[in-house]
Amino acid sequence: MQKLPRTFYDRDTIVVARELLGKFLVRKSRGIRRVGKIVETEAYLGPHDLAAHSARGLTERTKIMFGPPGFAYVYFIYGMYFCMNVVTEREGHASAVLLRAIEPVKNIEGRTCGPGLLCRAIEIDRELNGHDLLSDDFFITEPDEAESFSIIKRPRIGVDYAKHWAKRHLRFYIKGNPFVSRR
DNA sequence: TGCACGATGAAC
DNA sequence: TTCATCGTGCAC
Repeated sequence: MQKLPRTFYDRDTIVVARELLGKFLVRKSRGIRRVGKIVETEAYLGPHDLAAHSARGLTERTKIMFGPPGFAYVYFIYGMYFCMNVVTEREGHASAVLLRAIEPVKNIEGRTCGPGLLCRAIEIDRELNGHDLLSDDFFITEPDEAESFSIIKRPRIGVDYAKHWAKRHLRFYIKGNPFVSRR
């Protein structure tokens, strides 16, 4: 199992969002190693992207997005859910990829289709905001066996307020995968 | 210091 | 379509 290197994340955000599909998200907590295959992502391109949190500038909440690539940006939403992103591109670019759904691979209970459910199932919370994804308890790897699949592009979910940015096809998912949150 | 609202999910 | 639930960001 090969842990993705920093250089994987330090690339164009759309490329990272597409290539994260099929990769394994690994989370070790309380002595349990949980693994899920990433099947749905969304790209947030930086401060000029009106749907991105970084469009509001550098704040206490978004400072992780403005940091170096390969770190987790975890935020609290709607008073009850966490969402998990990986920071991409060079420091200061403020771009990230939201993980929207995973397919259970190992030690995962409950539903995982949707960013909030995904975090609940694999035990991601505010403690992991800013966590290095090259660490030993939270990282992403190549899958055991390479798999062939088609990638579907659609508009991102829940960003209708972002004017023309809401229409862009920046959501990606594995065609036909039953764990995708919405088709 | 107050308040509107959100990169959600579930119920109705 | 409505609601639970609360931190963030911005108005005042």
